[in-house]
Amino acid sequence: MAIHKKEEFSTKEQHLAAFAKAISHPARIAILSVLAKRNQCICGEIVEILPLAQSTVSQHLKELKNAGLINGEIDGPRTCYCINWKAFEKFNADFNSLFEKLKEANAKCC
Amino acid sequence: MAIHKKEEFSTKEQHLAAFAKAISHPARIAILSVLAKRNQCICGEIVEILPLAQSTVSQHLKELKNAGLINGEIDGPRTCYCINWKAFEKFNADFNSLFEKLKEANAKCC
DNA sequence: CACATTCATCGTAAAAACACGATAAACAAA
DNA sequence: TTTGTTTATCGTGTTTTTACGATGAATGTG
Repeated sequence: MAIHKKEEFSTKEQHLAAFAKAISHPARIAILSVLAKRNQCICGEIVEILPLAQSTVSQHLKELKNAGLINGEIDGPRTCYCINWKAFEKFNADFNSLFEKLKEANAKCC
Repeated sequence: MAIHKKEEFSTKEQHLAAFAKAISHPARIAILSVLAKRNQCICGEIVEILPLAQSTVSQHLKELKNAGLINGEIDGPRTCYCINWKAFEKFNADFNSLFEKLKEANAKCC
């Protein structure tokens, strides 16, 4: 890649891409799915469900947290995670504002 | 990575992740945005808009096409692209079915 | 036919993502 | 205090992504 040019795009495009990147791996989808069902969950429980090593799961959790999709709270030796629904709402809104606008007008294609 | 374990997740998780991966780069978001506004567009017009080389844009277009998000039709020496709206609807549906379900119940977090 | 235009593909290089084991840090319990 | 539990981080190796220039293929145009 040499020089990555992500900065040369609009912030809205960058934000949308960053959110999409965060959910662009089945493991992270699975993590979010578990959190959505259980409301909150400690790391260890997720490790038991996923077919991945503890360090790998922890890495995925970190990426989700950095992207703002989940919150983590230290609880003694454990860490409790949950979904940040506001981030999801923002993604949905941005996503629709970019692509849903002209959906009806664009029934026909080239 | 050695062995990638994406196959060990459910097909629904894999499909969602694949769609997200396709839109996980600002350049591809920008391409989709242009296509949404113009309905259809040839490769050369996109190259003029984006701050990327022609070969790079072509590569991004290929990824979007492989993921099923756009259609391409050869028109003489040109290639005309447009958005596959059905794919977007499917993504929206899958996305909501996974994460929107328990949104109300999960107002409080850990 | 010769030449230009348009786009895809190839080869390459640098960067990032992915996955793991090992280790470290923080806390609870004996 | 010593030990065990839980999680994050570090170091490493492999794979994938990103980006470009150069080349090739296909179609027009003079």
